[in-house]
Amino acid sequence: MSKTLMKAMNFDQNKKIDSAYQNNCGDCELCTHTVNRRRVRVDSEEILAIENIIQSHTQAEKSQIIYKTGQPFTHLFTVHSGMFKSIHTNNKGEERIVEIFIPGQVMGFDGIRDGRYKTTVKAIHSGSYCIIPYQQLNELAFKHKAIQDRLLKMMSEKILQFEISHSEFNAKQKLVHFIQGVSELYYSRGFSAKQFPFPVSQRDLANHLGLAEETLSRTFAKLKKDDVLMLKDHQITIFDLDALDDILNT
Amino acid sequence: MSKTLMKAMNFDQNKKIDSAYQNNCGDCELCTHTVNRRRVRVDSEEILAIENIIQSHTQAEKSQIIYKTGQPFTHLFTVHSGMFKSIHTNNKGEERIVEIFIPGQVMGFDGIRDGRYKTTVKAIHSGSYCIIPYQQLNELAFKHKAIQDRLLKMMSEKILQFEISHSEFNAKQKLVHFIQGVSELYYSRGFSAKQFPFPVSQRDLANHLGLAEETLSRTFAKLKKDDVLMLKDHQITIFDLDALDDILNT
DNA sequence: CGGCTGTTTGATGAGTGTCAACGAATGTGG
DNA sequence: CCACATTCGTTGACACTCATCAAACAGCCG
Repeated sequence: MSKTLMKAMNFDQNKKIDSAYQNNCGDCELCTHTVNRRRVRVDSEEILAIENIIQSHTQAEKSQIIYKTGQPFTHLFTVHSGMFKSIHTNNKGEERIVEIFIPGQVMGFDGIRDGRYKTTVKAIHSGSYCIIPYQQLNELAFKHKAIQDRLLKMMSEKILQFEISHSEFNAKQKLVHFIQGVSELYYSRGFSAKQFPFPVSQRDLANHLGLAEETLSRTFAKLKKDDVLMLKDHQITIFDLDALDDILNT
Repeated sequence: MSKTLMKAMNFDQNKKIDSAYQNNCGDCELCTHTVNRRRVRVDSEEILAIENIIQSHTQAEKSQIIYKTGQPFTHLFTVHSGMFKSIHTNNKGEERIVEIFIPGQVMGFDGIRDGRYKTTVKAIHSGSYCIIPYQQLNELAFKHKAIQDRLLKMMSEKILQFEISHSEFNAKQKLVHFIQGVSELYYSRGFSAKQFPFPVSQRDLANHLGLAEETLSRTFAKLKKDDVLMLKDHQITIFDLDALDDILNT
């Protein structure tokens, strides 16, 4: 691992990468919901049954593929540490990064519909993830209402996110909206909303946001010049959280 | 109802509006899935239990609101005839048409996550819809695995649709992609893929696609000039289905 | 040190939003 | 059923954002 990335991950003498920006078991989307912008555990004994079927903390190297488009859908995955990306390939062969995942998030929902993954998921940098056999989860959901509800609510949440992100945005707003979303996610899990690791390359981010690499670079430059936020050494620093809202409401 | 709209709805001496482009009970997304581009009934006795909790065929006048942002989430709805639109209002107060629904589709999934609808749904023109009490459906899903699976698969399908629609498109491709989607939906339900009612105003469609009204108008004009498709009297006619793919793959 | 890969900067043009005006279609009230 | 008002769609001129192309620069790796 490079020095800058270590720094990005908040690596120092006291904190190891995996203990800093990681997700504790029981704190992922499966077992928590958002109350007042914070993730809190769902108050249900049954839901802990999930822990028994999860295979925890599998390591992934940079660019390692977790699952591929077309493969039989067998598992859901949660991010334990690091960041992952899901990629959709259209019939022109162009790749589009559909989602970028941080610790605690669940990956693989698009495979449920017909039993095949419809995207490819890769590790952005080295990280770790948990493996959830879907069939077992599905059976648990049929035994425990709380789990069934959690599953349905997670998917409903994802649908809502997509609905909202369809809004009209210019380049600056697209970027700010994305950063704000990640900031909220980190905050909801007890990390700083103003500073967090960001190992995503600008190429990937530009692709995800539907912008040219050059436009994204220029947009970052403007936001830094205006003292709104900064990307340095694979770490985002937000100087002015309120300014983010202002930009989105212009 | 206006004369042109009657025509659009295929209204003549022999066919009533409601019998032409309507959805038969048991043929909506809840009870069918897609096999070879066609909707077929899910082979399961239990799933018919849904019919017992559905309240069928409620009339809706043009612009009638089915549910509103912020209201407690109590029901899902399926379109029986006509078209409906879901609207999301951002914090600038701007309205964005998130989805446009045709007969057989289910509305209201975004309310599951926290018990409140997050969008507003309105009838585009007069139509009819069915009402499904969510709590009862939820309990049925807990009793019958087939129903639980159907629910999860429907939501997975919707997630996939959003993921894919995030692709990079120019104005022409946005329009063609949308029309192709509607065409597929009609086809999958046994109607013509080449000609179907289209009561959506260009203002609404432009809003939905994230285009200016003028750009949409010019795009329709180009597609007509190139003998690809035509919008007339609230009816879409596709001259060349293959051309749609060509446009999307350019 | 040299070769990648990722990022930045500048110049240019295509696509699309905006403004303005008009025409067509639809709805309303007398 | 007609006259008017209103909404909806079309067309042209123009401005602006952003993609594209080209090239240089910076960081990282062997």
